[in-house]
Parts: sequence; C-alpha cells; structure tokens
Amino acid sequence: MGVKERRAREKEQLRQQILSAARELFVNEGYENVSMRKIANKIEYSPTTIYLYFKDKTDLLDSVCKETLLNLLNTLEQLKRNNTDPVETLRKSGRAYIEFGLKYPQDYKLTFVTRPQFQQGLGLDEGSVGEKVFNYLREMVSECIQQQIFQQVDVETTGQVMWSAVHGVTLLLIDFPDFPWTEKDKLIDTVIHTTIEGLKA
Amino acid sequence: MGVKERRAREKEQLRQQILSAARELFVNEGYENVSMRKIANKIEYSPTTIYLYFKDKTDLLDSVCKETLLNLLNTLEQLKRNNTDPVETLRKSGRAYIEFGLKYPQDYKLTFVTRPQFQQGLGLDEGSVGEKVFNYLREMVSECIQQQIFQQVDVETTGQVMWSAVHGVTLLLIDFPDFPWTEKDKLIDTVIHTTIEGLKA
DNA sequence: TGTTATACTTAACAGTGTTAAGTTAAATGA
DNA sequence: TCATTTAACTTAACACTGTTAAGTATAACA
Repeated sequence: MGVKERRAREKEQLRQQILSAARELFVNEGYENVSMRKIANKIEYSPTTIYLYFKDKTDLLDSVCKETLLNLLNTLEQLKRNNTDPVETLRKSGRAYIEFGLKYPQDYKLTFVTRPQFQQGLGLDEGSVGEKVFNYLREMVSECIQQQIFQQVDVETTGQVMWSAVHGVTLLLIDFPDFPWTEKDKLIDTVIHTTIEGLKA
Repeated sequence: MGVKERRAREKEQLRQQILSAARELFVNEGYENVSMRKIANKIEYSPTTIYLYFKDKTDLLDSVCKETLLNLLNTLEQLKRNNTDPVETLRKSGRAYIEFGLKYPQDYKLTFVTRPQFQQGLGLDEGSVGEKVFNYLREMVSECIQQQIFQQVDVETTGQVMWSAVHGVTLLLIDFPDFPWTEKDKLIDTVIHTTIEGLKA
C-alpha cells in the first residue's frame, strides 16, 4: 500500500518546486511582473498545472508569504532565548523585524500593506502568523514594563508605538530606495533608539 | 486671436476631467483594478484619447498623487503661520500629517505606497511637491535643533525618524481598522510624544 | 486485459496597456 | 466662399495577462 504515499510525496515535491520557483521570481522581479506562464516555464510545466496545486496567483503569493513570516517568527524567537536584558532584546527584535522587511520587501508589503486593503484584516486574524508576530512584540514590551524601565505602563499602547516606528521606517526604506536617506544602519538604529528612549522618558 | 486660448482652455478642461475620473476610480477600486478602458468609459471618450493627455497609466497616477501632495502641503503650510513654539509646531504638524492620511486614506496610500512601487524613486526628486513636503519637515525639525531642544543634531536623520513614526502609525491605522488599537487619538498622541521625547533625550 | 482515476496539456475566453493608422471636424489662408 | 492644413479623436490591432473547460495520456487497480 505504499503507492498512495509515494504519489502524495511526489505531489508535495512538485508543490514545493512551484513554490520556490514562484518565490525566486517574485523576489527578483516583483509580484506584478511575474506571470503564471513565467513560473510555469521555469518549472517546465504548463501554466494550468499550477492551478492543480494553488487556487490562484494570490494563493501562491500567500503561501510564499506564510513561509517567510514563519521565518521571521523563528528569527525573533531565537533572539529571545539568547538574551536576558529586556531592552536589549527589544532593540534587537526591532532590528530583526526591519531587516526582515528589507530582505523580503514583497512579502512584507503584501502581508502588512497590500492584503489588508483588499481583504479586510487579513494577516492579523486569530491564529495567523501575523498575530503571532504581534504577540511576540507584546511579550517583549511587557517585560520592559514589568521591570519598570518604561514610563508608559500600557502594554498595548507601548507595543503599538513600537510597531508604528519599525513599520514606518521599513516601508519608507522599501518604497523610496532613491531618497537620500541617512546611512541605512544609522537610521534604523536611531529610529529604534529614539522610540525606546521616548518610552523611558 | 482668442481661438488658441479657448482651445487650450478646452484641452485643460478635458485633462482635468480625465484626472478626476481617474482619481475617483483609483480611490474607490484600487489602482490595479482600474483599466484605461474603465476611465475612458467614465468620461465617454475612447481609451486612446487618454494617451493624448498622459504618457501612460503611471503618469496618470503620478498626476493624481501630485494633487494630493499639494493638498497636504497646503494644510501644513497653514499650520506654520499660527505658531511660534517649534516643538509645539512640530507636534501639530505630525498630527496634521496623520489626520490627513486618515481623512484621505486611499489618496495617502496611492501617493506613499502604491506610486513608488510602480514608478521607481519618484515624488521626492528635486523641485517636486514631495520634496517640498519633506522640506517643510526639515524646517520644523531644524528649528527644534537650533533652539537646542533636541539632543540629536543631524537634521536629516531627525526628520527621517519623525517621518517614520507618523508614516508608520498612519498606515497601520488605515490598513488594520479591525485591530484592537488603543483609542485612536491617544495612540497618535503617544506616537508623536514618544518620538519627540526620544529626540530630546 | 479492460476500466477507472490521476496528472497534466491544449485551446480558448475575456481582459490588460499601448500604438499605428485612419477619420472627422474645425481653423486657416486665398 | 472654398480648398487646405491642422488638431482632436477613434478604430483596430498587438502582445500580453489570469483563469477555465475540455481533452489526452498514463499509471493504478480489479
């Protein structure tokens, strides 16, 4: 009875093949500039085959994004383990978050900007990866407050302020690559530093 | 010799007609979901006529956004006149910026998120309206630094940090209306306050 | 070996942005 | 007033897009 298992394995393999071909093209050429035919060409199947594995183009992108968001969550979780100072952890988390956005701008924009516009509240629904990411932020902030490092005692507001800052700088750097920004690393550090100092004051 | 003038006037009129039809459709249905044929239908001209007035679809988007930016600039400039305390002016400017974004969310996203995606690195070029808006921010920040209120002395970095914060919270509020935000006014005030305090520290 | 189910492809539809060529009507000059 | 020029606008087409209904070939099963 190993036939069905082998078949399922083969199917999963092709699914992954499609997914990674799509990711590579999305990242390199931008979601809008990648057609289903292009993806099909890359994996040497007909375009319609993709539809046997994914509902449509947005479903494909959705799957790509989910993977990368899980990646982000992973990166953040690891950070938490190797640190004891809550402020330092928050600082590093902020950096990791921004760097993730800059590394996968398409995925970031889709999840946090594009999708919610056309599909209300996606990305942050209960049980979604997006929600888990924000829960992580809540935890980080909560520790800073518990240790009475922050003046502001409201976990929600504090988290949202932090999120605004990192979200803002991430999108600006993505969307206006030609703007004469301060040296990128300095800007990121200053944004995080300013926000944390502001929360302390 | 009034013929040429009348013709020019008529041409300008149609240009404006196209522009406002495009804005309405872009805002209501999203840039991607609006075709040149749809715009043409709305104004009851053939699709190709649009190309006599605008180079291509992104040029149309560009012109729509320029109008929006002029609007924003106007709002901000008015603020400046009625204030003497630089920090207070900066605070109010930040508020006005965010409120503008929330009042015209689609226009804001079109200008600061959609447009840069489709037209690399524009809007902030020399002489552009976008540049003027950022110059306004530079001015506000510069006064705070000159009066030695801010610790950070780099006008550019300081301005960019400020922009990141207001841009971030504006987009989050627009894109995730169902998220359990802190009361909106409190969140906005806290974001601005935190950033300014962080820059003082 | 014949039947059924699975995996994949072909061909097509309705739509897109954009352009070259053609048409119509108004302005101009004799 | 009438032919000519010029400007405004349209028609038809191209090469693409996402997506689907219908068809084919092959592997699995009885």
